[in-house]
Amino acid sequence: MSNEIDIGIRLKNLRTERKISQRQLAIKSGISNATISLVENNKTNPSLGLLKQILDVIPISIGDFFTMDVKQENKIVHRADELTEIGSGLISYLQVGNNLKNYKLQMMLERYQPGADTGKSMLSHESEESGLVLQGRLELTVGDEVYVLNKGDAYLFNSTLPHRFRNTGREECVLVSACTPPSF
Amino acid sequence: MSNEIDIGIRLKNLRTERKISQRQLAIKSGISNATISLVENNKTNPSLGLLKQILDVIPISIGDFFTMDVKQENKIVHRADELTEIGSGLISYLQVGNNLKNYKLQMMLERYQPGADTGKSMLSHESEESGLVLQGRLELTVGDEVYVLNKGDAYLFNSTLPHRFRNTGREECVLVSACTPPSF
DNA sequence: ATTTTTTGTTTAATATATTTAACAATTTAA
DNA sequence: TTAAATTGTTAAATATATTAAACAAAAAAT
Repeated sequence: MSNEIDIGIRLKNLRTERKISQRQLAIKSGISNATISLVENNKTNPSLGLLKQILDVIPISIGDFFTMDVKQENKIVHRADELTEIGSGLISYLQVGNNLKNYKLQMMLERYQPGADTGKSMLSHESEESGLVLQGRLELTVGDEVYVLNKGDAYLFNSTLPHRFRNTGREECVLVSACTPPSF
Repeated sequence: MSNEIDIGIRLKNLRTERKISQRQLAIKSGISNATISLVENNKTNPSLGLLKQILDVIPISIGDFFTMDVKQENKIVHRADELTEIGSGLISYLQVGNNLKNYKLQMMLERYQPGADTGKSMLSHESEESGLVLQGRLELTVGDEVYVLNKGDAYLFNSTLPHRFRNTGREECVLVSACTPPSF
């Protein structure tokens, strides 16, 4: 279903800039409007031929489509259901905003299912990060120190230190985190 | 089936440059070797997610993949079954070589089924072209002149003149043609 | 106000991509 | 020279993308 390519936003931007509706684009490209809706919402994994058919009426090449800059994020308030999922598996990272290229701050709502683990050899990135636990139990390892955080507890450290998160509890662990600059 | 994107060659070049087999690439990317074979031969219309999975192990971005230059054609002898089909419908154009960007000469084996027609309003392109009929009957229109060519007959004209080819006979018409510079 | 269009989304039906498994051809091992 | 492994391709089975049709919400028209 949802792959990691933000093709939906790219297409939607191109289309709305041109002020045409999904249906108009559908007719011109010979593709159903349903498909265009699915593509724009990243609810399908379109084939290249399909994408090319659409982009041909914009017109823009596939290469340019993927190398072009995504329109600067200018939304200020992001509703609960508009956060961007960038996690997978047992870990959910709901990020505030889609495209953080021009931001220095990355804010996320993180959910760790019981047993979830960010991995043994945490690679260190050039950032600072902080978080505050809202629910459940979180085990944080930084360097050789191991901490256990419960509801209300918070952390703050320099991400160049090797680190790792684990949910060692039995219920889902929820926290809000921040990172600067964005790490991924 | 066959779309107009030459993604097969691009992928095959990348893979063979790295000296890995289809199966090795398949395992690394988590995709079946059959699919990689189909993609390389343009016998499928892959989804973006699939393509990304493959390119991630190269690694190369989708944007770069489509904007990169296709490796210069360096093959000298092209076997009969290696010619590139660039025609469709009732007309088959088997071109010598895949990527002619750096060549001035385009050589083709053309086959016109009975009734085949290149179209009424032939657009003129800045080339010279010549051909020699091997089999069947070919009607050639250049400007207002109409010619009928049979086996052994040949033509040569400047493509800026509006022109058109038709097979007015009952059997397949086969010819070898040349064009400089390549017209498409 | 109340139709009538137009908008974007969703579900079941259909078309097609992708996989699994087999194949023949070539290379490597012994 | 034969056996074993590796190559790329293909056909049938399966998974998934795409479409057609219906839907509700918003905008335009009367």
